[in-house]
Amino acid sequence: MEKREPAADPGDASADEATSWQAQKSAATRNLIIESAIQCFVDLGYARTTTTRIAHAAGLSRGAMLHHFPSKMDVVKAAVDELHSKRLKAFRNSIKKAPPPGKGRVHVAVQAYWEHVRHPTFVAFFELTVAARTDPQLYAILEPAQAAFYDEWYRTAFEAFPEWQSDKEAFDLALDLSRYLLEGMAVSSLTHAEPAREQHLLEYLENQLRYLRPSTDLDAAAN
Amino acid sequence: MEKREPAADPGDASADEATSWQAQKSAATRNLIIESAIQCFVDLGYARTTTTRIAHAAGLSRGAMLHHFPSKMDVVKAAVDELHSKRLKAFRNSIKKAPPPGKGRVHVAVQAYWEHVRHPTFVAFFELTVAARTDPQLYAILEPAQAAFYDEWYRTAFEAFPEWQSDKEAFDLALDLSRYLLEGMAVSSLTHAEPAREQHLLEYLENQLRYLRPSTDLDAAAN
DNA sequence: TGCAAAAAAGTCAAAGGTGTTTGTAACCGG
DNA sequence: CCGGTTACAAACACCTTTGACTTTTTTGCA
Repeated sequence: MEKREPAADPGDASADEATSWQAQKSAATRNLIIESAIQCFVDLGYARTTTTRIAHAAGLSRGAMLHHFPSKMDVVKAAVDELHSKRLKAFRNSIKKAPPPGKGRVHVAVQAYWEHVRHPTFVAFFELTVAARTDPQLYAILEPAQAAFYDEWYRTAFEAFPEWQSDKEAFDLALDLSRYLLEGMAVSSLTHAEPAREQHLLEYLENQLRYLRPSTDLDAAAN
Repeated sequence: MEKREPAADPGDASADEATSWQAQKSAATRNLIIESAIQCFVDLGYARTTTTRIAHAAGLSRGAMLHHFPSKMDVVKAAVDELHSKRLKAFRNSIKKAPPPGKGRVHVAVQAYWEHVRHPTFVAFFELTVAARTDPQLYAILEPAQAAFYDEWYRTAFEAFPEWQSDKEAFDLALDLSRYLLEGMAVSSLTHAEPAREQHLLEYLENQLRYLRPSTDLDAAAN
C-alpha cells in the first residue's frame, strides 16, 4: 500500500503542524464516517442506517469504523453534534450576510429559514427527531442539541432584529409562526412537495411578519 | 377454555346474520391485530414494530397472526386502510357536529383539526409517512391513502364552509395555512410540547382565518 | 357423535445486524 | 532499527426478525 495523504478535513481543519500525520488522518477518517452516517440518515432514514452501511458508504470496513467509534451510538452521538454545529453555523451565516439594515430583511430571513429546512442537514435532524420519540437513548443524545439550537436561534434572531425588541410578545409570535409553519411545510414536502402552494404561503408569511413588526418611523412602507 | 364472544368489531361491523360465528370471530381477530399494529406504531415507531410485538400486543401467537395476514406488509396495508378510514370518519364527524351556522365556526374548525393532529391516529399516520420517505414499498401503500384523505378533506371543507366559495384563492390559502401550521405544531409537540406558545398560535390562526374569510353581509363582526 | 375446515399455536431455518476478538500493516519516538 | 501505538481488516459468536412449515385446538355441519 502506498501512503495516502490524509483526506481534506472539512470539519475542524486545525492545521496544527505539531499534530502528527496519524492524528490528522484519524481525524479525517472520523469526519468521513460522520458525514457518511449523516448521508445514510438522509438516504435511508434512521432505522435502516446500519453500521455496515455507514462503513460501506465511507469506503471502510466495519472493523475500521468500530475502531474509531466503539459502538453505533457513538457514531450517532458524533453525528448529532456535527449536525448541531452545522445548523448553527449555517443559521449564523445567513443572518450575518443577510442584513440590509431595514430593507427586505423579512424576505431574506424567511427565505433563509425556508432554505434551511429544505437542506439535507435538517432532513437528517428531522429523521433523528422522529426516531427519538420512541427511543429514549437517542432522545437523551438529541434533546440537548435540539434545545441548544432553538435557544441560540432565538437569541441570535432577537439580536439580529432589534426593531422587534420593543414588542417581545409580537416577536415570540412571529418567530413561532415562522418556525412551525415553515417546518410544517418542509416536513410535508418531504413526501409530497407542492411548490405553488408553498410559494403562496411564503408570501403570506412575509406579509404577516411585516404586519406584526412594530412600526418604526423609518420603515412605514419599506418592504 | 370458555368460548369467548367475538370482540366488538369497530372496523366494519357488517351485522350480516348469515355470517357464521366463525366469520365474525375471524373479523374480530383481524381488527384486533390491526389495532395492535397501530398501537405499536404509536408506542414504538414504525421501525421497531415487529410481527412478534404486534402478535404479543394482540394476545396471539405469531402463527395465528400470520394465518390472518400472511406477511408483515399485509398487516401494514390493512392498518393503513383502517387509519385512513378512521381519519376520514373523525374529520367528517367533527365537521358534521360542529356547524353553528355562521358563528364561531372558525374556532370550532381549528380546534377540531388541532385535536385531530394530536390524536394517536395522526401520530401513527405520521410515523408511517416518515418511514415511507425512504421505503418505496411502504410509500406505494401509503401514498394513495394520503392523497385520498387530503382530497376528501379539501372537498368536504369546501362544502362545509360555503361562505368561502366566493374566493377560492383565499380558501386555498386558509386551508394550507391551517394545515401546515397545525401539523407543524403537532409534529414539534411530539418531542417537545409548549402549550402556552401553541395556544397563542391557535388564537392567532383563528384571527387570521376570520380576516381571510370573505366578508358577507351577515357576519360583519361575528366571532 | 364424528369429520372436515378454519383458527390458533409452536417449531424451524435463513437473513441480517451488532459488537468482540484476532490479525496485519503502517507510523512514531527513542 | 526497534518496541509500542495506531489505523484498518476479517472472522467469529450472539441475537433478532421474518416467513414457511407442522401440529393442535376449536368450530360448523351432517
